[in-house]
This record gives sequence, structure tokens and C-alpha cells, in this order.
Amino acid sequence: MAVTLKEVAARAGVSRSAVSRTFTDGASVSEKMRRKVEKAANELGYSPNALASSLTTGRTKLVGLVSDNYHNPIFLTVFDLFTRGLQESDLRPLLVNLTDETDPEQSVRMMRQYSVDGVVVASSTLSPDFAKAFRDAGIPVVHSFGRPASASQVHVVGIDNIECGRMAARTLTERGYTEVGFIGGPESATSTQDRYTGFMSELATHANIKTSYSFAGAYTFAAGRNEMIRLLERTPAQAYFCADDVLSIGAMSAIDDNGMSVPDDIGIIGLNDMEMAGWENIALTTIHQPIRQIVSSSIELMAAMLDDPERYPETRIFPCSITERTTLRSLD
Amino acid sequence: MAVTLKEVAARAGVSRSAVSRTFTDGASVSEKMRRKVEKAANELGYSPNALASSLTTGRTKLVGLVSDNYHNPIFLTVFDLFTRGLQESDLRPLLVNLTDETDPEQSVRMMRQYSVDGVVVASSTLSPDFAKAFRDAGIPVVHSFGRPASASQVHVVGIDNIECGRMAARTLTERGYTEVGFIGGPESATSTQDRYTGFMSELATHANIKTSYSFAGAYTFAAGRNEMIRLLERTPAQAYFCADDVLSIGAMSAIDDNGMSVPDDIGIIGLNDMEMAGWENIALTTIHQPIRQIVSSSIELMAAMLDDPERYPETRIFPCSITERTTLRSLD
DNA sequence: TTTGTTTTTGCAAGGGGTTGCAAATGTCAC
DNA sequence: GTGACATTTGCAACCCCTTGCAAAAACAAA
Repeated sequence: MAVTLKEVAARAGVSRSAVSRTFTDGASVSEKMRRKVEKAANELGYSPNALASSLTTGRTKLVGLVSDNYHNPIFLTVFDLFTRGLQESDLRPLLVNLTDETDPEQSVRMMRQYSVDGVVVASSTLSPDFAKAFRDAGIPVVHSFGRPASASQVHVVGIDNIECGRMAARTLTERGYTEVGFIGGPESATSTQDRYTGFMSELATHANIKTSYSFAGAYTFAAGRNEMIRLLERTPAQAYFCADDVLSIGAMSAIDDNGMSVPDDIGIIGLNDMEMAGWENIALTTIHQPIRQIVSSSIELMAAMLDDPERYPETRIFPCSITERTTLRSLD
Repeated sequence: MAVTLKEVAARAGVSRSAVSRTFTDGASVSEKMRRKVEKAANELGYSPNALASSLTTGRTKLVGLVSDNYHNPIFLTVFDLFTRGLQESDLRPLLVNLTDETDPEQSVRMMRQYSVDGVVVASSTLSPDFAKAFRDAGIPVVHSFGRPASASQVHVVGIDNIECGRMAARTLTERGYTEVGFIGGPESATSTQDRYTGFMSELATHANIKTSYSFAGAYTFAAGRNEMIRLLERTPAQAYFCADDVLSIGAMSAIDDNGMSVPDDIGIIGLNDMEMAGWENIALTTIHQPIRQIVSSSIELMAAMLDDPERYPETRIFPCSITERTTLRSLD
């Protein structure tokens, strides 16, 4: 079916090694030879079989891209950036969907069967142990959007969620809100836990602030909306920090349906700054998560690890910042 | 590094073939042998190298998933369904991002280098020739969301965009709109072309309907919004069929900002019925595209082609239906 | 037990490439 | 032209696994 190196060699009247070398950069081939081989290869439409060569070189240039989040629109951006970035580094993403699978075992096995060079785990909800399972299997791994931990045995790149929580708290208190609430995603997600911790710890340093919190259970529109509907049944707070943009949007829709207005009756601040947050009909004030940087840094780290698999684990944190739009009362 | 078949064979004290066979289903191995091998394999943590075996079997179980749409949220759903469905069929998606690449050449080469068993092109904007390039390279291909064409040489699964256009037109006329407009995406996208054709041809059969049309240039919020802003500068129509939901949402935001209301001043009907269309703060009346069916049918077709690569090309069309929400005036 | 059948097993030759090593070729100075 | 050295080239072994074939083992029937 496909043209093989052997056929090219035969046609060019040279050895197989010669052909192999012209397609391996850094190998020793004379100009004359290279031309001869390339001519034959073109005539035959040959392109080397990456999988076969991986057998001897031990490198497939395949990178597992595993995620459990196929609902939050922000992840479309994440996939876009990852696939493009990896392609540019001459790596190919093998996509793994963890939606109905939380046990690392099977993923690890699959990744090994396909001899991926490395794995990037893109998730803010997966436990650090998940990433560690790959490392323990000897597969280079970077956990993007993971929880930074000083003792981490794997590379982590993401944001400081605790600091984000604090930032949200400061933003709300600066604007004079005195009754504020936190709406988290899944209680088991490290991102929600940390945002909560930061938010509360900052508020604890301010006098006379009444706080409340609850967990919507998932980072989805419906979860945010339902949680807000529930909150509106009693006396709601003056402003809420929703641990995710899509949660915020759900919450706002509930407020709206209740005949109340954002930010006049209730203020909302989100987190992520996904594309949609900037849509004029949403105009969400939110904490910007530097996704581009996180992704490109993850790829950079992955590439570095492929060169040196023993590379010492590193945690890279990118600062977040407030993107001010219209869902919070203004400063004065 | 990784445990190989040879080591397992040595440990179990059997031939390499024996080990190979216990991991190949349908191969002849006695119970006793199987147990012996499995024991050794477990102790060593062996799992077969799928890539190496592909060399002899000629099957990698790798499927290229190529798309050029990483902005429309509907595609997150598409990726979700594809990755899960492929995984269930024991196939692995190799993701290709075509965002900055429209020439099939390179993709074809890459897919061949990785000896994918097949390729699914998921795009409603790519030309049919793109898919054909894979077929011409001898790679089984199915074009999902592609334009159905009776003379197609590749498998296509999708919807009848012309009929969707007609359906939109009928829906609008039924409600008594007499001045209606079409807002398309990229003029080069077959989906936009067909929806336009159907829309106009249906309207041509109704007397006294004033029609207009324009193209927003892309299937994005911003494009829809800008186009509507432009339209609002003159006298807008009473209702618009936007060729895509996200376009509709953009258009609605512009209408809103203009102090007008949907559906009271202007009616909107979209196409896709993406998750967001059902969000209560959007509640878009739209033509439902049966994505689940399209995806699972695509996978089914792909699986069938892997068994019989010569399978005669087939076009599968799924019917669409109106999902009535709140952006059109009611029937009476 | 013997013979005829059916299963199970191992051998060895691939599948498409890479690479260390030694032989062949080329280059340059004298 | 010769010798010393640097480049290129081809050979052959190997990467990890599969599979046709024939030998070995197991089973059945007589």
C-alpha cells in the first residue's frame, strides 16, 4: 500500500541506510546522495513511517492530551491552543476523554500502549494523583490548570487559586459590599477548594463582612443557575464570587428571571475570562486566567522534558488580573 | 524502559509467539499457557506495544480527527462525542487543528506518517475536496457535517442544509413575517451557501415577501453582532434567519443594545441548537441539528470502513427540526 | 497400545525503520 | 602520485511484535 523506504532505495539504486539518513536530520549524507534519494522519494510519493521509526528511536512524538472537561466552553480554547502549539513543536496530540472514567489505570495503560512521549493533563478538577500516576509509569507529564503544590512530584502549570480567591474578595470589599457569598463548582475540585480558601481567608481580615458560601456541584450554567435560584429563595448576599464564568452566567440568568438586576441588586464576579465573558450581552467582570500563557508554558515544559526526562519537577504560576466589565458596582 | 514481550516470554519460560497469542484474541492458546503468560505479564506490568504490532497487522486503531473549527462552542460537544464514541469503538483520536492551514497536502502527509486507519473530517466549512484528498491518498475518510452531494466520492454524514433553509423560511412565513433576512457565515462555507439557497428558494414560492441577505463572514458572536449593527443602521427586516446559533446570539446582543427587543421588534431563528441556545437567558428558537446522531453515525461508518475499505461511498442525512423557544413571535 | 485428528506450540521470517561499525570514497598537502 | 585524514556509504543487527508453517502434544477412537 504505502511506499516504503526499501522501494525508494531500490529506485534510487542506493542502500536503505542512505534513504533513512536523508530523512533524518543531522545524519551524514552528501549533497549528491540526498538529491538522488529525494528525487526517487518524490517520484514515489514516499514519506517515512513515523511509527516504525519510533520503534528504534524510542520517540513517537505523540503526546497524550487528557481532559475531563468537555462542557465548559473555555476548554474549546484550551484545545485550540494545545493542538496548535503541539503541532508547532512537531508533536501530535492524542486526545483522551475522561468523562466516564476517573481511574488513571486505564488511561495510563492506553498511553503506554501507544508509547506516547508524554502526557499533558488539562484539568482543574482532577486530583494531583491522577497526574502522578503517569509519572509513576515513567511517562513525562505536565498537569495544566492543576493545583500548585510545593511537594509536587509532577510539573504543574497554572494559577494560584488561593490568591485568586483573595483577589475576588478584595475586589468586592473595595467596592463596599458587606454581605458577600462564594459559589463554588464541584466540592472535590482543587480549584474550587482553593478559591474558597483564599476568598474566605481574605475576608476574615476585613471587619464587618458577612460571608456565606455554597457549592453548585459542577462548573456549568445549569448548576450556577440552580444554585442562585436556591439562594434567591432566602435573602441573598449583595455580591457573589462565582468560581467560574459559566457558573456566573447561570447565576445571572437566575437573578434576571427573578426580576432583579446585575449589578444593581446583586453583583457578580467570575473567574476565567472566557471568550463569552466579553460578549456584550454578558459583559462579565471576572478574574482573567492567562490561558495562552499556561498552555504555551505547558508545551514548552513538555518539550523540555522530552529532552531531559529526569528534569526536576517544577511549578509554574501565572498571575491573574481583574478584567473589569459591568457586573459589579463601580468603585465609588 | 518499557517491558517487552521478549521479557515476558523469558520469565514465563515460553516462546515469544505464545505471549503474543495470549494478547491477541481469537488466537489459539491453551488455558494453561494463557495463565502462565498472564502471570508473568502481570508481575512485569507488561502491556503490548500497539505501534509495533501495527507494523505487521497494518492497523493502528488511530483515527485522525481533523477540524478547522475551534471557536464555535458547538464543537466542544462534537469533540466530546467523537472522542468518547471512538474510545468506545477502541479507536484513538489523533487531533488535527486546521486553523492556520487550509491545504490538505500537509495533513494528508501527517496522517500517513502516523498510519492512521482512517480520518474523520469534522467541518461544515471545509470544501468537499479536502476530504477527497484523504481518499485519494488511500485513507478511509468520512466527512461529518459536510455537504451532501450525490456524486460524492467520500462518505458524508450531516444534514440537508438546503432543506434547513427552507424550514427556516417556512417557519418565518407561517408566523406572518413579510420582511425577512438571511445572515450567513463565511460565504465560502458550503453550509452557508446551502442554507441561503434553501431559504431563498422557499421564499420565492410565497407572494409578497420582501427578502434580503448578507454574510457575516464567520460563524462567530462578533461577526453576527457586527452584521446586525450594520443592518440596524438602515431599516431592518422583521425577522432574520441566522445560519448559526452563535451568529444569532451576536445579532441579538446588537438588537438589545439598540434598545429594541427580540422577538417584539425583530425575530430571530438560528441553527444548531447548541447547548447554550437552551440557556434561559438566551432561549433561542433554532433549528436543531442532530449532532449526536451525526457523530455516532460517522463513527459507525468509520468502523465499517475499517472492515471494508472499499465500501461504496454513502451519504447519510439526518432530519432537523425546529426547537421552539422565545425568539420568534408566536404562531398567532 | 496404536493410529488418526485436532490443538497447541515454537521457529523463523517478516513489517518499516535506525544505527554502530568498518569499508569505500573523497580531499588535501606535499 | 602518495599518504593522512575526514566524509560517505553499505552491511547487518536490532527495535517489538505477528503469523504461516511444521513439529509436538493432547485427545479420541478402536
